[in-house]
Amino acid sequence: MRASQFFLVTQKEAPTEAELPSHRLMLRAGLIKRLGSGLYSWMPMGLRVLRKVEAIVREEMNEAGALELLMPAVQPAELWQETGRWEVFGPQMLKIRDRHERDFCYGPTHEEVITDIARKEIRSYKQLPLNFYQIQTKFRDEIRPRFGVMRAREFVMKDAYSFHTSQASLEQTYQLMYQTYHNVFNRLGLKFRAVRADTGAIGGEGSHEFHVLAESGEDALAYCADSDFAANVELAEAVAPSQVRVQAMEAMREVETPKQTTCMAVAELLGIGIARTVKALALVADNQFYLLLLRGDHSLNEIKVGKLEGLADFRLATEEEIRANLNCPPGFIGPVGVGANVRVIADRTVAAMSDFVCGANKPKYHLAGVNFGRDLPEPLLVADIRNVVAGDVSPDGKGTLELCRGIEVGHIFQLRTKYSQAMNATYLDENGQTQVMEMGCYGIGVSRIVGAAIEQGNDAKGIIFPAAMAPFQVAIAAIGFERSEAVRAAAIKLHDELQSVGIDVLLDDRGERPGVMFADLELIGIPYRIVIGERSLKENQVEYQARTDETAQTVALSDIVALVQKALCAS
RNA sequence: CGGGGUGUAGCGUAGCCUGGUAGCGCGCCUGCUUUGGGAGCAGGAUGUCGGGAGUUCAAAUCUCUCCACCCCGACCA
Repeated sequence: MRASQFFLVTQKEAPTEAELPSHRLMLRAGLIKRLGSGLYSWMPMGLRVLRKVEAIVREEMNEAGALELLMPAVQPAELWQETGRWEVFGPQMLKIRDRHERDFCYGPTHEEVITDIARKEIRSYKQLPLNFYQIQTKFRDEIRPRFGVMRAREFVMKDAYSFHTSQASLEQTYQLMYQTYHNVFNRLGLKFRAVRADTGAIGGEGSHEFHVLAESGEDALAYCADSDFAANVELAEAVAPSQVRVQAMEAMREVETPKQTTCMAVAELLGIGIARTVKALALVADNQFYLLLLRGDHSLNEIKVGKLEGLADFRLATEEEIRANLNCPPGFIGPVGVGANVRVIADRTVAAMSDFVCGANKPKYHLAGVNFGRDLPEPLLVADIRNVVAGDVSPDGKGTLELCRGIEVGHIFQLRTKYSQAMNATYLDENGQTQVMEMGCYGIGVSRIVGAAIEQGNDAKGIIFPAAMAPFQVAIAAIGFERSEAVRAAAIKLHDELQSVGIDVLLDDRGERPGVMFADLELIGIPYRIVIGERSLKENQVEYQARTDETAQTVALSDIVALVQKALCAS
């Protein structure tokens, strides 16, 4: 491809609306163009990247025996009413009405449509298992679209759905997809991690998320460096401390804390570690008042709390409720001396603490040297209610946990019979008996991957694309293309040679000054650059530099094609 | 949806407080010069100042209203 025949438009400054590096760079490099909130056009340069990601996903899905189909983006409301999701998905769905006043939605996902296909087409156990997939534009009316294509309202997704006669068969395909996703992300050249996950709104049982690792990721992940354990922090278990509670050494006493309303401030005042303090969080669920105890440096995991009996619909207590139940303003509340109206739940770590510091339920005072069983009753319930922190013991017992951040780009679920049951998707087994199909579903955020890859790979100069998804694999910067016959001839010849061996090459024949070409090619993130100029051409040499190299190397013109081929093979 | 903020040329911005009819940088177009890290000179085009209403002799500027977008929270591939 010649730059003069292409659409290469870059910008020095990014629009103010873009904050995230990937978003800014995609706009500056001319990959995407914003149309409205969460709506982006993929410009020719960006579309090349998107298509490369799609192609790898498609190849690997085909390799795994999945069958590509294409379902309508627009779906009738009736299907969604059958599963009850017309209401559940609610405002996230773009609902539309046709000329006959019939309700439709622009599909946010396709479980209903595929299950409808399955129930109509699959009669016999002999047809199973089956795995269908599509790569398609979805629409989700996100409450707050942001980060460009990373959380767009309209986005490209690969969604696959499998059907089975047994859970064992489902698990087999699930494992295959788990492996396939590893293959996809490895081929894309991304640093990623598969983690156990919460199943969220899609529902079902077993579930893994695939995260591209990046500082700006919206999800916190916990992983064990010494084993393959990895989980979303939402789900990662904080195991109970192995050491039993040590004997009480101190007597309980009041300490004056006139302005210290946080554990940090109290610990500082008393000159002790924050790990010696306990904070109490006041919650209300079903008109019941709860006090949740966490170590001062730990944070509450709301998903874990929501799974406790009676706490499904919990919320933080209001200041009035705190005063009414504890006779004390927030900042000094604690579990000592509370009435029967207050249910105390302790985190596992807290349950193993002794001689700790907590609020005194008396304005401007905390208590030190507090011990369960002596100064206050044992908690009503001891549970895992906190987020894991770095250094915690891994739930598999094989080391300690580290934390990192990730961008969710894939999610696989064992749906079991959630949708097949609701929509009556059945088949006849070997005995002629009607059975409900087992289902799995497997998503990849194709357009999100582009943003995530840039989030993972960028520097001050711009994007650093993995070679597998770069819009072009190699660029030729021809210095003096318009004024030097020799440069022009050599550049065109090299371009044609590279192209003929199947390399995606961009020839910058715009005749721009070198600085302009270099800056553009670096911004766009093309992995390799060849510079042809009169100077080196006289020696039959060109310059060659990888996007991540500090400096260029001089290479004989006759060797350059082989060198590029070798580099691309290795990457 | 709750809280905060911003709308001036394709992008970035000044002007707004203290009304007098819009300026700068980048980009774009033309010409000449230049050519190994975002060139120089000269000339040029592009603005319903987010929309509407009001106040005023006069509104980018003041008032009201609607809209769009961005940031912080819950949701998700």
